[in-house]
Amino acid sequence: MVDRSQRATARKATTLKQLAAHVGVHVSTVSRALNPETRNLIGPEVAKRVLAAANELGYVPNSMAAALRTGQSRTVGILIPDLMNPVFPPFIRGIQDTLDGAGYTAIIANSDGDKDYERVIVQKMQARFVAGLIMATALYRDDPAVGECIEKGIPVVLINRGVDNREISAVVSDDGAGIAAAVEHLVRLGHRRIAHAAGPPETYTGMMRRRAFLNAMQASGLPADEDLIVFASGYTVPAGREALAALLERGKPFSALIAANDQLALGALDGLAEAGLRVPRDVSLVGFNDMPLVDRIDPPLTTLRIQHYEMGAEAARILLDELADPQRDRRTVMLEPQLIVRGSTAPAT
Amino acid sequence: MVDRSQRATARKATTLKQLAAHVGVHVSTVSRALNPETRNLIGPEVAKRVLAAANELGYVPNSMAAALRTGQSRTVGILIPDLMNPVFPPFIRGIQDTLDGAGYTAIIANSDGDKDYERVIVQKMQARFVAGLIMATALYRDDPAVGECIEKGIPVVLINRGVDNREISAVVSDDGAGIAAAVEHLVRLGHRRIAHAAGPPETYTGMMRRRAFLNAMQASGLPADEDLIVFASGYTVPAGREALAALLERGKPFSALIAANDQLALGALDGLAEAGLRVPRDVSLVGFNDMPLVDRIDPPLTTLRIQHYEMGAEAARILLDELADPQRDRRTVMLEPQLIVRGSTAPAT
DNA sequence: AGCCTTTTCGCAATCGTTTGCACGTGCTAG
DNA sequence: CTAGCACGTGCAAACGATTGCGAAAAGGCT
Repeated sequence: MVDRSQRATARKATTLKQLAAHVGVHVSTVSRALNPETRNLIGPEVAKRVLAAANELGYVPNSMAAALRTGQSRTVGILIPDLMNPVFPPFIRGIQDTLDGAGYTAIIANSDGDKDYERVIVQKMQARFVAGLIMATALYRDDPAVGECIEKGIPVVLINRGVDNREISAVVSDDGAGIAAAVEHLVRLGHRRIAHAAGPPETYTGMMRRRAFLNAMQASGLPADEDLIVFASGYTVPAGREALAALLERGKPFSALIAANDQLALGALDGLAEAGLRVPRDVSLVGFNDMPLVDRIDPPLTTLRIQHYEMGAEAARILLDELADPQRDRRTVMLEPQLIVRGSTAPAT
Repeated sequence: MVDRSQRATARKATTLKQLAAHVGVHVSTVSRALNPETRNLIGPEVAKRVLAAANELGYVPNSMAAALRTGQSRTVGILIPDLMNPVFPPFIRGIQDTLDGAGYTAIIANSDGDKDYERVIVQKMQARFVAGLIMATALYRDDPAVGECIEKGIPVVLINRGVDNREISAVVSDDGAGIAAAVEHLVRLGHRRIAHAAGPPETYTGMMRRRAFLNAMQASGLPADEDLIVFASGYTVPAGREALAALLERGKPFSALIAANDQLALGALDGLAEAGLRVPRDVSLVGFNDMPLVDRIDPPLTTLRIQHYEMGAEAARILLDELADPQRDRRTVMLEPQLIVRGSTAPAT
C-alpha cells in the first residue's frame, strides 16, 4: 500500500519569506543577498548566513513570481516545422546549450509548416513571457509569424533562413559557396549537364540554392538550363521521387544531379533506381545537409555538411546579445558548409 | 534607418485591468467571463461583451501570473539524455502533441547521461513550477533524479524504462516479446549459435533485453551461453564496435548477433567488416529501434521497430490522468515492438 | 562633539490573475 | 406583503519575488 497522504503533502517548496523568518531578517534582505548583483548591498556576515540557510533549506527561487515582477522570464521560444526532421535536433541542442550558460530556458514548438498555427504559437509564446524567439521555419517572405513578432516588438533571430528586410538577425549557411563547391566538384569529374532538384519555391533555402546553382553553373561556363531545374513540392523523400520523375519526363539528358536537401536526394535515388539508372555509374548525386547515416546508405551520399549545432549556438548568442542591448545592430552571420565527397559522385562516362 | 523608439515602446500586452476598463466592469468579472468554467456565473450579455473586447484587443492571459496565483503552470518537463539521438524526437513529438491538446507546454532538458546534472535539472524544473515530469533517461536503479521527484511529490512518468518499485508509472516496449520474435526469426532461418550485444548493465533496456534474450534462447531449446553475451559500454556506434571485438576475442563461434540497439548494430557491422566477416553471409545481424535510414544502409538492417511516437503520447496521457487525479493508481503500459525483416538476416549456411 | 557620508537593512508597492466573500438587485413563494 | 433565494457583480486578499525609497546604525571628518 502506498502512502498517499504523504505523497499529497510532500509539496513544500521553501519561499523567500520562510527563509527570511529562518534567518531573522526581512525578505528584501534575503532577496538581495541571494542575487549576486545586489549582494554588495548587504553586510557580508548576513549574506553568508542567508546563503547558508538557502542551501540548508534547499531554496529554489520561484521563477514565475520573479518573471511576473520583472517582466523577464528568462525563456526563449524555438519555432521549428517538425522536431522529427533530423535537421532540427542539432540546431536545438546548439541553442539550448548556449542558452543554458546564460540561465535561459527554451520552449520548443512545432508548426508542421502551418502558417496560421505559427501565429497561434507566437501568441502562446508571448503569454509565456518569452524574451525572444528563434525561428527555423522555412518560409521565405510573406510570413505572418515574423510580422507578428516585429509588430509586438519581440526580438527574433532566424536560423537557416533569411528574410527580406534587415530588421531581423539571422544565421544561415552559405548556400552560394556550398552549391558552388558541389558544382565545381562535379565539373572536375567531367560533368557538364548538371540538373538541380530545387526545394519548394516558397522556402528560403529553395530559392537561395536554386539561385546559387544558376550562378555556379554560369561561373563554370556551363549552360544554366532552366529545363534542368525541377521544384520539389516539399522537403521530403516522396517529393524528391516525384521531382525526379518530372525531370526525366522532360527528356533532357543529364549526368549529375544536385538536390537541395538530403531527403530530396534520397527520393531522387529511388526515382533513378526505378528508371533503371544507377548511381553513380549513370548519374552522380549530391545532397545537402549530411543527415545522420547518409554516409552508410548505398551508395554513400556525397553531400554538403552544414554546421547545424554551431548555427544554433550562434543564433542563441545573437539573441542573448540583442536581449542585453536591444539597440544593437541586427546582423546576419553566414557559416560555411563543407562538401563531403562520398560514393554517390563519380567521373562522368 | 530603423525606428528604434517604436521598437522599444511596442511592448504592450493588454492586461485584464485594461480589458475591464474597456468594457466597464471589474477585473474579476472579466476573469470569470474568460474562463469557460466560471462563465456561467456571469450574465450572458456581459460575457459576450467581454469576449468581444478580448478578441478585439488581442488579449492573451499572462500565464506567469496565473501560474503564480494557482500554483499550476500547465507545464511539464521532459528529461532525456540527448535530443540528437534519433530515438528521442519521436517520443517528444508524441508527448508534445498530446500535451498540446490539454493546454500544457513541455520544456525539454538534456542530461547527457550525467546523474548529478539530472538532479540540477529537476530542481530547475521545479522552480519553473512543472506540474509533472516525463523521464526518458536510461538509468535503471539508483537514480537520484527520480528519488528527488518522489521525495518532493512531483508526479513522474517513465518512458522506455521501468523502475524497481511500483510507485511510478511507466510506458515501455515489450522487450521480451521483441527479442523473442528476433530469436524465433533467426532460429527459423537455421541459426543456433546466436550472440547478443547487450546494452550497458546499468541501463534498464540493457538488462531487460539481455534477460529477454536468455529467456528466448531457453524457450527455443538453445544453449544460452553467457560467453555469447557482451556488454557494450554505451549505446553508441563505437561501443558496438568494441563489443564485437571483445566477442570475437573469446573465440566462440556464432552465426547471428542480436544487438540491443541499432547504434550497437551499426558498430557491430563495422567490427564484422574489419574482421573480414560479411553480413548477412557470414553473420546475420538484427538491431533494435528501427532508426531512420537503417532501411537504406548496406545491408538494410533487420530490426525491431518500437512505437516511439505512441509511447510518448501514452506517457503524456498517463501524466495528464495523474495530474487530474493524484490518487489514481500508477500503471505500466507495454507496447508491442514489431520485427522488421530486411537484408541483414539470412539463412544460416 | 557635531555633522555628514556611507553602509546596511526594513517598508511597502507592484507585477497580472484567481477566488472566497459580500453586496445588491429582482424574483418567487408562502 | 415580505422573507428568502438565486443570480450577477464588485471588493480585496492572496501567490512569491523585486526594488525604489527611507531610516537607522556605523564610521569619518573637522
